[in-house]
Amino acid sequence: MKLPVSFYARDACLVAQDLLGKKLVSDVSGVKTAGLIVETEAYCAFHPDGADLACHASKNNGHPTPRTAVMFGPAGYSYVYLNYGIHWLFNVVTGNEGIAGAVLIRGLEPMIGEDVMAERRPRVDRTNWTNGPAKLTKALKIDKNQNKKNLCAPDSVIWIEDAPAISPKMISTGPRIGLGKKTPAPWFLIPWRYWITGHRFVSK
DNA sequence: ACGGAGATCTTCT
DNA sequence: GAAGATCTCCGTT
Repeated sequence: MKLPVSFYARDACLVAQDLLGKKLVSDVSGVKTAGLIVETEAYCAFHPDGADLACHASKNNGHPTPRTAVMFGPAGYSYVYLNYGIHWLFNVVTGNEGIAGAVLIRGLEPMIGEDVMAERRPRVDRTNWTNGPAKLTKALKIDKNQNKKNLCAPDSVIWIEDAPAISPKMISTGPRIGLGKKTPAPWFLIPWRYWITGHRFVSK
């Protein structure tokens, strides 16, 4: 079953941990692909500890912009944005309305539609299909068209399936990846990256 | 195996 | 005008 809004309407860090082991499903253009979530990162503009300056929603003095507005709305929506001009990155909106936050999906283990993924990831071997935030969007065909979608809607073509929780013993945490040195401390050091320890499809 | 650079465009200064 | 939540290709070891 699709994860309900109540799953997403919590602190981004909790959602990020609980998403490990769940199944991200894409049914774009009638072709189904899916993978097990093995790596996530939390971004939260207004955390009790302060404004997370690495979160896009903290830009513009914490006020919504055309790009970030979706993060200020209800939880359970997708936030898909273009990175480095060429890569689409997929997030789910978390928290309660007005508490702008999101979780970036960084790694998947391919589960469904592997033949399709192989076509969408030419000249790439299976271990590199989905072990990175921009790799998995290519494999699942997630781009601008999937932005600002309600993942919980009955007719959504992108959603996350419930699955048994991962044992906390198997979850590792560490600083988020790729934040420029321009992002001030402590935000590039905070351990808001979560992954299944030792899993093969965690990004490099 | 590893390191460096190019790709390409939105957002913010 | 520059930087950015990255990936791939091509060079050299």
